[in-house]
Amino acid sequence: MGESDGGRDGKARKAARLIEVARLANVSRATAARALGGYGVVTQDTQRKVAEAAQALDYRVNDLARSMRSGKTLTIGVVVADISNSFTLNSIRGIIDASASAGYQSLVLNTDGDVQREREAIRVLREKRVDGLLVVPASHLEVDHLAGGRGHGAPVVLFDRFIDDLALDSVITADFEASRAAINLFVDHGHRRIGLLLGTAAHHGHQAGEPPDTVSAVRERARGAMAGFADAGLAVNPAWVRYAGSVAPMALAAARHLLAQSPRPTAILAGNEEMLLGALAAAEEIDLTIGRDLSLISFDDAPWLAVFRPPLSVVQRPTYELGRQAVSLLLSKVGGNRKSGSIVLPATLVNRASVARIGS
Amino acid sequence: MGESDGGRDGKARKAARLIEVARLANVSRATAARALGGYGVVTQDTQRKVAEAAQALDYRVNDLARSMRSGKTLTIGVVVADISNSFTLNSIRGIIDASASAGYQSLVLNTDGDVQREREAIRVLREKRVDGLLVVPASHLEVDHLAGGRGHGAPVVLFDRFIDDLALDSVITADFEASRAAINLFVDHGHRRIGLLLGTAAHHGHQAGEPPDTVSAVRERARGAMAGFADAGLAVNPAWVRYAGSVAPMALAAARHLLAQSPRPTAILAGNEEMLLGALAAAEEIDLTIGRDLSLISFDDAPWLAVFRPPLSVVQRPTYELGRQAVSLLLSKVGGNRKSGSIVLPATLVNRASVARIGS
DNA sequence: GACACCAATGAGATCGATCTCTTTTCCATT
DNA sequence: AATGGAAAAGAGATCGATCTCATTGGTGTC
Repeated sequence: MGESDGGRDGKARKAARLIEVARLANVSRATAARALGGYGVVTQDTQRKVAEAAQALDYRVNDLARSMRSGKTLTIGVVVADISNSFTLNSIRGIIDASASAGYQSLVLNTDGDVQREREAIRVLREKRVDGLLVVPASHLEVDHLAGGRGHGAPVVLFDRFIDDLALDSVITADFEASRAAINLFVDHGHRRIGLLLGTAAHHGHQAGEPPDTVSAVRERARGAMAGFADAGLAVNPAWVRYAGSVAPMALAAARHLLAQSPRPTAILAGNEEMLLGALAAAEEIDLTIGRDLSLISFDDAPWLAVFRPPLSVVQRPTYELGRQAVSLLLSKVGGNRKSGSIVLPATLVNRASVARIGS
Repeated sequence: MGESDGGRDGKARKAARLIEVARLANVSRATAARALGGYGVVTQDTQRKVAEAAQALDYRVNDLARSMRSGKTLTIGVVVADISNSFTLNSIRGIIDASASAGYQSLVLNTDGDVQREREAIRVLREKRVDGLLVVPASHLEVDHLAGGRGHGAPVVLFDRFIDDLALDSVITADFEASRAAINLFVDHGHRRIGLLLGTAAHHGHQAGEPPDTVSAVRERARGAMAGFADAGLAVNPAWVRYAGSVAPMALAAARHLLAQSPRPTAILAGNEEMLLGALAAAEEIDLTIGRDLSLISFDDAPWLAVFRPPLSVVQRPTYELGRQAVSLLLSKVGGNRKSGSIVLPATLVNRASVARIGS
């Protein structure tokens, strides 16, 4: 191993800068930059000399300096409540893939649904001068931090949420329609007592009425279900509508509560994977067989739902594609596109085998 | 469309800089920096004036400039094969949480197990001058890009992988022991025909022998299983050991292959969640009941495994904690700690109800 | 041979915050 | 009143790449 030069250890030496490359190639910084950056005009010979020098010194451009000069970081910030949620996760893959292929990096921050952490996350991202922000806001009331102040004009696109009265574009799915379709399916199979198990922010505990600061996605699902009930001329039984924080123990408690009603619902629409797991666990406790004693539909597909017995019916949302479209919208704004326009993608009801037909 | 900076719209104006705050407060840049940065000495009065000016202009520090000056970005790079994998995901949560509480941001890049993308990801992160790198390397042969060249001394810690002959510390789990324990459990329940379904890089397809560039985690699981076989005096049947790419179709194909053997294995150790799903689907196809006709143990727990019927036995790995420890090790290196030392956390065998006792 | 013109390169400013090294201010003491 | 000395604040350099605006050299034409 050569490892020449004073340093005993290659790593210990400081990283080579452009000026060192220039010196070694016997040209000016400007020329070296032209040769490496592939702009302007340079002789073939100069090109070669600079390339060799860069190679020899293992030169890598300092992106900080470049960003400082250019005013662009080629980075977007992504602020989500919970990356481990399967919906968010697939979306993030879409976001990362789409932004990567547009030459952007994605900086993903997790807030656990806490507005304070969200505020902090957005502040940090703005300080890092990201070119755009994709946010899943935890609240639709505390939104002051979403509209960047003077000069902090990095465009913001909301993800899986919309907020009225806020001039921010959203990328969402048609949850109202999907939820309504799910209820319709239950009704078509003869169900009249239908429960709703809706997931909200973890700090809410579980309760009957809609929590004060419920995000749009959940509100839409509730509204869609109500529309479904209305379609069938069914009255809403408040005892069969339960909101729970999206963590295992609360989901379980809420599901137990639902199934402890008498009469008990014969079908449950679960608002997310946690609610579904809660419902399954609660049903197991009192020996209800899914697809016979209790029918289930859940929001958001996951690989295991298909191998579960019986295979579980779900509302599939185009998670990955949603991420891609969000990036595409955001980058068009980064590029200066003024005209706004939210994006709504359809959700699909996939009926596997967890909805029983019951005697009418 | 003038968008004059006269300022009907705060966002259109350029972001305030320190010099503007200084001017408004009637002090020099240096003094303003001292007041905002909370170092050096300033009069109470000056402190107040500067704070007010900053407030009025909605000043936010430019982190790029700060990083350029300080040489630190307070950012670590995380390069993983697949964020959507449940193991990786929980680890990432641990990584993000631990680094956040140490004041660091995490830049997570996905490689899909492709060495070329991994190389690219590391290059980009180094250009962004991250202070440290946490990598789940896709290969243990192509590793030249892991040891940063001269001056690119951002320390690297390997995650869930170790590579011999490379002076890089690792944070891993004791997979050898866990795998051996799983086999022992099968044997204790009377099993003699035990299959192995090991997940590898997607491009491998599925095959009998160990693929040429198998990562350490998988190799350890295979070796541990072999040790388990040896403990019981069992010979290894190559037809019962199958390697498959970690995607649904390959996992299914490999599982079908295993179950098509005659005699067929009565128990299968699945190397990850994809392999488990493949095994479940293949078993379903030929009407084998889990926990009776076929016993199963899988690596890595997931919330649904407990509500599955029967509840599935697993090797639990301390994913979140693994992420935390990795960050802690990495940051100690970032802080200049020279002495190296890999970390190995134990994995726990959790026996639920998917291992049947069969006649001896 | 003189002039124009283009190709190739260099010098220096710029991005914004920080930090060192002065310089000024102010108070206390003799 | 003069001087020492600390406290407070300012001037200017620095981090590294890029870009504008010269400047150099060379070729072609009249």
